[in-house]
Amino acid sequence: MDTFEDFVSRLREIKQLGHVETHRKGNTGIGKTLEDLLGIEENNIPGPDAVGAELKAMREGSGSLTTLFTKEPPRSERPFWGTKMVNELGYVDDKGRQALKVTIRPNTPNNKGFYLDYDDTSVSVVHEDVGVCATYPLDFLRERFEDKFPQLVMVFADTKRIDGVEHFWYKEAYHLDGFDSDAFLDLMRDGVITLDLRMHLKESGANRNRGTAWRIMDESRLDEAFEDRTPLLDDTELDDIPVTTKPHPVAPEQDTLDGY
DNA sequence: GGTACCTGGAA
DNA sequence: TTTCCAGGTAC
Repeated sequence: MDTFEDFVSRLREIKQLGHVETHRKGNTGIGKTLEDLLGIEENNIPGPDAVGAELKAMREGSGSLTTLFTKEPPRSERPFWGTKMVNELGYVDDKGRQALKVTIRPNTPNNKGFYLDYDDTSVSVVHEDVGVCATYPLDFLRERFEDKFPQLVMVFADTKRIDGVEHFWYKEAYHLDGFDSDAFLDLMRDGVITLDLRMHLKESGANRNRGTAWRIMDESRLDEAFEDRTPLLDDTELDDIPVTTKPHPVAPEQDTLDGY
């Protein structure tokens, strides 16, 4: 898969597969399965996934936020962060763990007292009782955006369960190009892009942090941060694939996709 | 073994 | 809309 055209060709082949059994149970199966079908090795590289584009897979109709990337604040800018913050500002979750999993928006405190406070050069995570917990320089975030999102491909899948196992039909895809980091920062200030804390303490007392995540509430607003949006799978002939596909074997390996 | 990333959700 | 949450890996 050396070119973007190859990449789009693969997406079309994957669409023609119809519903594919998930390669991993749970929320993240949709992304893991798509990456497997595309032949992308799982990674935690903070950069574009394939042919210079960041790839996002989403379930159709999910009203949840879309994670753009995770990033901890600079170590030097964390007066009240990590284990201390979870212990003192968190709660006990249903599994009996001390946890702090919250979405934080500008100006208005959430039910745990957190809000974001922007100024000209930075954005701070503020708690109404303890004050500034951490600060991100805006240039620091801008660099993350620019590194990760030279281009973005969003893939939407229909999802259904067959005998209790989730299956995905990757049927829509859009290519966003021409990233504008200033527009991105405007989306942040407007509260369209928010920040999630996703921490809890393990039995050892260590902080299990899935990553402090910058997320967008309505991914269609991403158009404001990219010059161009192009549908990649708008071939209407493909829409004739019945939703109730006959069972097909476990998703083919990458190198067998060429035969489709 | 802990930290910081990746991949994504539901009620 | 807000509150709260998931399975993974590199180093």
